[in-house]
Amino acid sequence: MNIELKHLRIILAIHESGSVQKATEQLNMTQSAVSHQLRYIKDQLGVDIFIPETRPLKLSAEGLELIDAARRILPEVEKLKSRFIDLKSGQTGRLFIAIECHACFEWLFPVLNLLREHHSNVDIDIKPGLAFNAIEALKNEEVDLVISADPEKLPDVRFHELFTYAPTFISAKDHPLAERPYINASDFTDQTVITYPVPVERLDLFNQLLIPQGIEPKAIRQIELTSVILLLVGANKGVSVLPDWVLQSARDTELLAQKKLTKSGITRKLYAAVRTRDSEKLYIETFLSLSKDVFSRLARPR
Amino acid sequence: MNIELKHLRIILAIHESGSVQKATEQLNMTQSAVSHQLRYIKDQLGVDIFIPETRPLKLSAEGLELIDAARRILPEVEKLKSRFIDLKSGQTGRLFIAIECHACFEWLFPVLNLLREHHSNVDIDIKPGLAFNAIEALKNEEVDLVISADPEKLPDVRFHELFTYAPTFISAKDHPLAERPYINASDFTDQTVITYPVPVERLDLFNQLLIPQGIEPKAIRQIELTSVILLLVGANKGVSVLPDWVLQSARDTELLAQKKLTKSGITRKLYAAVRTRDSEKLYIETFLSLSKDVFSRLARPR
DNA sequence: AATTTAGTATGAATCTAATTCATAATTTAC
DNA sequence: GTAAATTATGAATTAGATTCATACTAAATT
Repeated sequence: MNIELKHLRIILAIHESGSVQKATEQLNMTQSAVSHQLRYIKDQLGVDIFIPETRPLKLSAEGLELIDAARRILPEVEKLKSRFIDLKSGQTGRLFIAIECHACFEWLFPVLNLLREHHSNVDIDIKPGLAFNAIEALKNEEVDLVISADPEKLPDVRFHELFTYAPTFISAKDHPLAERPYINASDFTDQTVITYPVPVERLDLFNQLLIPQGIEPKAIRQIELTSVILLLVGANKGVSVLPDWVLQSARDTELLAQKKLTKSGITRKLYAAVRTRDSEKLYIETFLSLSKDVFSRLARPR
Repeated sequence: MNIELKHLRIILAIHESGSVQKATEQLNMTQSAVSHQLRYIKDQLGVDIFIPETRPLKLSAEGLELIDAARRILPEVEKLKSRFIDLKSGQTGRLFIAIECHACFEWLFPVLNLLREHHSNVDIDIKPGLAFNAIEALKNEEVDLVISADPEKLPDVRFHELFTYAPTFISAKDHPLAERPYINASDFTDQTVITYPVPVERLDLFNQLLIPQGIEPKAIRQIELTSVILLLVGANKGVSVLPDWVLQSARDTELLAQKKLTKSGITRKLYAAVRTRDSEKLYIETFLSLSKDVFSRLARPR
């Protein structure tokens, strides 16, 4: 026994319009096609759906049961369809985010809060713990967006540029290096460096400067919270490198000296990586523009 | 956007079996056919249901929504299908009965009570008020069974013989006619006849005897309840004609004389008329055998 | 009651969609 | 890196749905 939605739609249309003739219009079928389908349905179900030899056709008791079922089932399917229309256009959906950049929590939280206001139907979350294989997780659909500073040329992933920043050296104002116009890699050899608790190769200081030059600092101390890092640096427990906008937006930076890295300064760009087929989704676009907004406000020193 | 149950079944099978390959068996399709259908589904919905370039295929977030929907919708359809299997076989259904024979309430009630015990899933009821166009109502599916004494040769209706009975004359024991060995039509000319409140042409006495011979009784008095008819006849307020089994099963017949009609006696048969396509339904067959049982018990004098 | 009209059924031809077959392309596992 | 497993694809085939023309039937009309 095979029964398809098409058949339920036909029976329902006939019932609601009152006759096959009238139903043909709303079904966009010819009378003949409907009639052939009716026979098929009858053969499949094994019972008469309509009382034979009545004109216009009248539903049998069994036919009424089909109508009941159709009225339960078809709206579910319509709901599903409109759900997919929404999903496709980005009216609704899922936005799970992986961040390779630890400091990014600073601007990501306000962005996500704003995003939730714009798109209450989108399931928004930050997925921790897969930062160092983030692009793989993006491909696997474990996450839907990755904040990354290392764009790659990938067929299915698009990297949207968010903004440029400068990893910036900080020390206490009375620290010896605070006198320098800029800081070189070699300056770190006898320093304790305070970093976020992530693998060093994911830190700008290391992957942009120290690792290429084969230099290791005297010690590394890992601290979770940005404000605590600032505190410790201010208290001369070590030096650190943080994005310039973190420093511009942070309180309590009076005790700190800020220096560029290398003579020319190091600048990096942050990207939001999304799967190409998600690129045009509404909430992705909203995310991108909100990110730029929030960043530009953060980066403006108060 | 077109989505059919077939598609939901495919997606669900793949998800539950874990791969297209395995799903092919349970779907009875080749791998190629499934693959082509997957592409169709994807094109219709406009989003990837599976994460591309994973093997075995893994559902995307959108795919999971499809699964949810499938798990809501498909069981409904299965329910509908088994409902129709039941309807076809007569495990369940509707049995609306029209009776052309007023006295039949006497045996019909016990039959229906027994039938309800056997078939609790069948909607059983007596439909009054359309007795004189009952076969038409049967064709229109207003009712599903007609108790009738007048079988016709119809293509779509089958008359099942239930039992034979004799319309029998009754009077008070001290009534003049009580002395006769049998009663003729002409005997009614000066009698008050007590009948059920139905058109006379539907009463055995009239359609079998008086009308053919062009005879009218002195008066007709219509009474609803069989026991009241017996009472009035016993009190010599008139005479009546009732089926023999009514008299055999009734109490308080000591005051009554029973006589056959005409020298040879009149016998009639009762039939259950059902639509031919309903004939083999289980509850119809049960109805027929229960009717015969109940009748034979009623007809045996206590 | 006969005739017209509106509605439904049917068969053959046509068109569309689904499936198969053969094979390519990818991915995963070893 | 190779073999094995899995999915994708194109062309040919097959099955299914639709159309057209027309027959049939019930209901309305006269």
